Amino acid sequence: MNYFVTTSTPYVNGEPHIGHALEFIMADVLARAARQRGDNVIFSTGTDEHGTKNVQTAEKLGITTQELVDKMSLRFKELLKELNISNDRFIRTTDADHEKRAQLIWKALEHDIYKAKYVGWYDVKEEEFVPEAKADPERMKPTHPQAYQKLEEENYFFRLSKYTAKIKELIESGEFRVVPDTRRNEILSLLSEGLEDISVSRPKDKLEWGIPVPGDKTQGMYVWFEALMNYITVLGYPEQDDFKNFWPAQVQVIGKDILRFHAAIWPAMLISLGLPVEKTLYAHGHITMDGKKMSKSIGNVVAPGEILSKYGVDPFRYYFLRHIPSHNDGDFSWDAFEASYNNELANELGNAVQRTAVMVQKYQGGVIGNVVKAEHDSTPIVQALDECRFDRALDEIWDQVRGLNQYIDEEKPWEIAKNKEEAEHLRDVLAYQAGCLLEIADLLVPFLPDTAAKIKDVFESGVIKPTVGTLFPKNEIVHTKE
RNA sequence: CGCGGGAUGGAGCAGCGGCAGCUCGCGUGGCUCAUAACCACGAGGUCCCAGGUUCGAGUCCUGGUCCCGCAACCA
Repeated sequence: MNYFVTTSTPYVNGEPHIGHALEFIMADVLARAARQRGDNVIFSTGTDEHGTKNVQTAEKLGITTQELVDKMSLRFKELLKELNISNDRFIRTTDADHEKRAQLIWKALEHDIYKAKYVGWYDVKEEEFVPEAKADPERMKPTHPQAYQKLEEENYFFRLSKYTAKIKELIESGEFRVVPDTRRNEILSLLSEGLEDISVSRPKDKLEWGIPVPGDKTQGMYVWFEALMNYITVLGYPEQDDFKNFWPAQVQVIGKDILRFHAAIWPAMLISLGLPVEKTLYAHGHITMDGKKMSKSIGNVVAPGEILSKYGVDPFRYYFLRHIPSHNDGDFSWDAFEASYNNELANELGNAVQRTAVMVQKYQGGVIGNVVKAEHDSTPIVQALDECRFDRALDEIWDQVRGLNQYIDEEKPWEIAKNKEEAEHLRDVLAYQAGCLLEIADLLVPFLPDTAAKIKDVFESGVIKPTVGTLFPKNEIVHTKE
């Protein structure tokens, strides 16, 4: 089976933060799980790089816009590497190929695009239109010192209104799955109200850093509209085999804040193109920091690198996958992070590996013998993953870790070892322990790839590898808050 | 009445009609293979408030109260 999974493309006007990391990791689990069961996978991510904001930021920094987006795009690429993300593609919306194909898509959408006047409040200082909904009523009064101007400009519009009913139908029939249910309800209620056509271009003088509208030198494509297209330009829409074989995407992973773009505008574009809509849209929640919303202005944004440099990649992946509720917002705090590291990774899993390995070495000279892989029922995990419940999936795996520790306590191999006549029984018990750990390692492959590989390395050959050090050492933790 | 989410033991969550459950933390005991790790047991809850439906309601309905998100950097 062909399996295409994407993340959203972060806008490069800011440094990567743990929210981006969360999204990358979740999509990575889906991709790795699909590969593990033998699917052909394309996992795509990238960066969204056009728009006036980048031009302004670059000006402030005294560099060219190109330099800015190159630099920031690289930062995201580095983060992907640090997080051990297994993406097959990395698309930049400034890639020549994307720009070329975006224009092809525009042309294919032209039957639903028309030119009209856009009238709205214009913020002179910020040089942008302010949507009615977020406009400050005070500033609508002409007497206000920073009053908006009522401006109008010519734009191209996309006939979104035409497709709301169809999208609603696709969601309701389950053909287009929106996960979790709260997000599905949210978008359904939005669709019931009906959506208005949206402006999808800007006059060239206000959007010098963008993709030109084909056949109209005075207009550039609105960034959002064009960025969405990355999901198919990356596959080589319209003529390449990857596109033919891998679209529709199996899962598109996004943040809840951009739900309407991906659950309404993007499907409308696809339908207009005569293409199927993605099978599943999964919207994760946002991360709060000690219960507060992360924001640059409050200054409580945690850089992924802070955590990664102290604990390494798997503890990072573990915390965000298990302790940020997959269907909700979640909180990050150093206390909670350290508790999860110490109790769950070091004490429960790491120690189970350690005590098993040590006993085999002590009592049997390192020889495990006939390792039979344990076979627990994995359907709850498969099901959890299908619903994008990464937290639940790890709960299930940890039930097995706990079960193993219980088993060891009940069997008391150290007691059995005292009686030479029971050597065979001891061998069976220890082999079973090793088997459980190998099964756990298998289950962990999509979540904690390095850890899974290390555990396999210890037990797989039937002889304990003495070279393997402690998993999740506690004494190396540098506990520094802030 | 803009839209949406939420209120359950000290903390974080699950349960969504039938004896209040999980993880952490706390207390007691056990064990000694192990990373001062592991295992067992226990204490701790008027399930936000007020009505209603029902033989029976955290769970459904109505009306409140209080938090949070979306609309400003931002997944």
